[in-house]
This record gives sequence, structure tokens and C-alpha cells, in this order.
Amino acid sequence: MLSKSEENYLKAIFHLSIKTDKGISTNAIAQQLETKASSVTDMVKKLSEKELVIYVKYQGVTLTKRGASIAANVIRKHRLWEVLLVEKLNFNWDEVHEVAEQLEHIHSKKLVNEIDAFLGFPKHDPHGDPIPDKDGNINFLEKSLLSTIEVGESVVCIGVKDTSSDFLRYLDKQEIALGKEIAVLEKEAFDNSMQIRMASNEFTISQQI
Amino acid sequence: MLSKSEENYLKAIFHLSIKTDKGISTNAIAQQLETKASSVTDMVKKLSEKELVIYVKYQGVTLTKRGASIAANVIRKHRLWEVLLVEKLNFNWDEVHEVAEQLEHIHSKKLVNEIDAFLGFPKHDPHGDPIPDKDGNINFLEKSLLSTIEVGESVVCIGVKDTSSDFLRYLDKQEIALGKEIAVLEKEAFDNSMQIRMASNEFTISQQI
DNA sequence: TATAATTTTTAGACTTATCTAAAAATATTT
DNA sequence: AAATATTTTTAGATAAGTCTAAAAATTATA
Repeated sequence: MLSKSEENYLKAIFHLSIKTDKGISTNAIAQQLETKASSVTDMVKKLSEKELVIYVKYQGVTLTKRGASIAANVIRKHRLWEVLLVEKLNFNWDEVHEVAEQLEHIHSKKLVNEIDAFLGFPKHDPHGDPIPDKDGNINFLEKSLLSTIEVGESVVCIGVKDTSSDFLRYLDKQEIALGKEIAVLEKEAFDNSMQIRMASNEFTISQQI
Repeated sequence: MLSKSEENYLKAIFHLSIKTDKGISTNAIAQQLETKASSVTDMVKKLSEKELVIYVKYQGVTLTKRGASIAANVIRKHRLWEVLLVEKLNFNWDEVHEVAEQLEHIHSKKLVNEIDAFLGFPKHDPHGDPIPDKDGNINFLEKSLLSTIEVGESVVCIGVKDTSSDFLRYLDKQEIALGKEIAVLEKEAFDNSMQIRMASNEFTISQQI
């Protein structure tokens, strides 16, 4: 059975791997986990001996099938707990993370699956991120148009529909970019414009955008 | 914030303290936690420095107010989680312990209190043990007659009503003794006899008993 | 392409919690 | 009460995970 620390490393590598196909650098992992690069090197060696990652000195790491599956399972638990906290235990979507970071390390297959069933097999966590299934499969690219997102939900921009340079320049000005998170604060029924929030600023956009 | 290990030591001392007023011996704690006496000495020194126990060399330990309060809170969490597992997540009362041992170390006041409310502020866990309140108060000696216990519930024998030697000899033969756990399996409506289960064996008793 | 800057690894140290084996204190027997 | 047995503590070792500082490798720059 893996330690909390080992699970956190796998999870960090998993998340960093989504954005790239290259090996994940020691430094990137260190930054993600708020630790030092030397600690990462040590742990990565250990995970490599357990065949959970492939590690070549100075070249970064990639997850093996087993490593990715374990990471996905930890993420599955994290997100299912988040749904439980919000749907059943009156947590707000922005106060669940810290507790879910603890709960994701509870070991009990029955518990996870019962929670899944109790919640009606949700597909997304309260932040709109997809919940991996029992086998660790995860829907990375489940796209929706921003205009279909409901008030209170939050999404990550994974692509744009209109690629005209005028439009791209506008997005750039508003700091909307791939990987950026967008929260929908309000919707106006009459013109379907919406108030959205990025990490930095809030503003209004028309339906067309 | 205390470590899982520190919490487990406090909990063990708390449980052992219920049966006696004397200091709890190093050995007793070691046995309870399946560890070695030397490890206990080390930890007990640390808890003593944190003023969670009073420790005099060779004399055993007792909990301070703060120590007892923390222990009661861990037990509160353990038992609330057990209720959640049984009432909402289809666990049997005999398969909750292991998971609750993990869940009791999750740190979140909001989470505990929300679970408490979600479950309707239960007073007992699935084994019939009392759940400490928010302030760590616990009803040690909440007695009921065995005949008032409902089917599916489980109690610990803390005393007997009839102390005739005939009766005591009978209890002895059935291995019913102080501290022993009794589960009520079935009740016959017409004569109020009940089928009960001890750790070892199942049998039927009359209402009078 | 040499040199400088950055990243990564190594080496050695620290902390927490544990263990074994031996020494010290307490309890029990005779 | 002296001898024996048991319990408890001490001393030193180990494993996991982390850190700092220095060395090695890689990448960027001039």
C-alpha cells in the first residue's frame, strides 16, 4: 500500500502530464508539491523502483500504466469526496479542497464505490472537472460551449470555436487562454450575456463570445 | 496539530482510563496499540511535554483535561463516521472499524459537525457505544436493560440487576460478563425472549433474564 | 563553441516513529 | 529481607521523508 506522500507525487505527475507528452521535470513536480527538487529526485527513484514511473536521470518522469491508474484513482476519490461535501454536507465549492486532500488518501474500495452510488454516479466534481471511473479512465476533453455553462459552475478553457485573429486578440486582452479557469457568476436572461470571473478579474461577455 | 500517532496514543490511554483511576501503565498502552513498551515511553514523554498527559517515570500516565478532550474528539469522529458508514453507505456494523480508524484522523471541525447534523445528532454508534458531544463529554454509564434493546443493536454488559449466585453462575456458563458485548439478533413478540450473540456463541434467553 | 546560467543529482544531516538489547527500577516469591 | 521475576527506561539503530549545500549535467547565451 502506498503512502500518502507517494500518492501525492503520482497525482502531481498525473496532473502535469495532461498538458504535455514530454517527461515531467523534477522542478515542475517540486513546484506543484511545494517541496524541493532534491526531495523529488529521491521520491522519483523510489517510485521508479516500484515501476510506477519511468525515470531517466536528467530527463524527467512519465507514469507507467499502473502509476497512472493509481493516480487516477486518487483523483477519483478526491473529486467524489468533493461532491459529497458539497451535495450532502453543506460545503461551498471553494472550501472543499483542503479536506478532500486528506480524504483522498483513505483506503477502502467499498467506501469509494458506495459514495459513488450514494451520489448517483456523478460525472463531474463541483469545479466541473471530470471524475475518473473505477478503472481510472478519465474524460479529458469533454468540451462544452461556455454559453451552456450554468451559474455557479466553473470551467477550464480547452479550446476556442472562432479562431479569427480579432477574436483571439480580444481573448488575449481579457487574459482568456488555454488552461485558464473561468467561473460563471451571473447570466442575464434577456440577452444571454454573462458575468464571468477569471483568476484575476471579473467582467461581462456577450452570448456570442 | 497532532499526528495520527499522537492521536492514537491519546485514544488508547482514554479507553484504558475508563476502567481504572490509576495511572495507565506503559505495558498496557503497548498492548492496546500493538507496539513495544519502549516506543510507548518515548511517545508518552512527548505527550507529557505538550501537557496532554501527566507522566511520572515508572508510575504510568493519566490524561490532562486537554488530552482527554482531544481523545474524546477523536472517538467522537470515529463513532460518527461509523454511523455514517452504516446508515448511509451500506456498511455492516462489523466492517466499519478499519475504515473509521482512518477517518477519525481527518482534521475538519466543519466536516464533523456537518456529519453530526446530517445523521440527526445520533447518540450511539452502531455498536451501541455513546458518541461524545462537541465538548468531549461522554455518557460512560448510560445503562439500559437488555430487554429494552432493539433487534440489530448491540450493547456492552456493564452490570447485572439480579446478583443471586444462581443467576451469576448462569451468566458465567454463557460467558456473559462485565465488558462483554451482546448483540440482539431476534426478538419473539409473544414471550419477549430474544436470540442474542456473544463474541463466541449464539443462544436464546427469556425475557426475565 | 566556449562560457554562463539553470536544472538536477548527490552527499550528508535532521525529524518522527519505530525497534532491539541492555540497564535500572519496581514487584513478587520464597 | 534477600533473591528472583517483571516492568520500565535508556541507548543506539533503522526507515521514511524531508532539507541544505555542493557537485554534475544540461541548456542558454554571447
